[in-house]
Amino acid sequence: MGRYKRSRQRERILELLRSTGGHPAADWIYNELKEEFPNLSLSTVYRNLSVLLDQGLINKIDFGSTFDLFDANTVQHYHFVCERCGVIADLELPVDPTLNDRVNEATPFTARRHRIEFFGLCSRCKEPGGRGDT
Amino acid sequence: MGRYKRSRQRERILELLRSTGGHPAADWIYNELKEEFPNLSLSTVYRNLSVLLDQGLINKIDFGSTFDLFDANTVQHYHFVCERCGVIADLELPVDPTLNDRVNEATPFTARRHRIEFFGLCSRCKEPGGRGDT
DNA sequence: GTAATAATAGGTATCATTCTGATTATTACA
DNA sequence: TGTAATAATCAGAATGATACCTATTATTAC
Repeated sequence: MGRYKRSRQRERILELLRSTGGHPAADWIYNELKEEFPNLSLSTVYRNLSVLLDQGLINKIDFGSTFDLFDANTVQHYHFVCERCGVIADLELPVDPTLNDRVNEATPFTARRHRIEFFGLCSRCKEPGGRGDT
Repeated sequence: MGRYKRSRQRERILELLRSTGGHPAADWIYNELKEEFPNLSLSTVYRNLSVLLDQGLINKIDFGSTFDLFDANTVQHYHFVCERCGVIADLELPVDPTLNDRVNEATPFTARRHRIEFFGLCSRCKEPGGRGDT
């Protein structure tokens, strides 16, 4: 963890991530802040996201697509991915700490944390009359 | 699933994936087969990997890094990722089907499948006394 | 054996991300 | 507070994985 000087750009990126419940991509953040910082560079967004990651203030969702998504919810949680519309949602499901133990008992590995992604249909996509079959 | 003609290149890619227990990247496959097919193109490797995916003969590991890894183990299984050396291992751990049910009971989503990645230290990386504490 | 057509090689394009180099902003401390 | 040290910025170029394109080659159906 390096020593970082403050920057207004980084503070706003973090605020923005905290205020949206979602999981935006770097590009979205860039476009949102473009008005506020007319000279903002996409590099700046990427660099600050990696600083925030290093500081443990945000998390990165690096699965499923060719680009990364970012998340200011640092409480451990699982994700749900809708296979039809692609939306990614945080789950309220309590995190199961015994899963790591099961790995540690059954394998030569030492698991300290885990991540679960569920795939299926979100409530909108499975609605009757929607595109989902019943 | 489209109708595909056979090709020696694709057959060898599948054989290669089956014979290595690991999770190679497209680039590694390309280099392995370069001797056998001196004119092999990386495009051919990528195209055939996506055909094999479409046929359900292989799986793709699309988390953690900027490039995809491929896997001929099509039986559902979980993965372990060593945080020190980056190795990815298939786990023997039985897949838990009740996890999907828990999501379906507790959330508005319908989960049909899930994926778990465990992170920690592999047996080799935890050997020396300097084991990372929880 | 031949026509139809999918697969190939190899080159180029694309997209997300990282790096570069000159300039600006923030911090430490005299 | 003024100044030196250095991190952060911007703009654009570089990078690396993957997708696309076109002419040529291989496989299949008849």
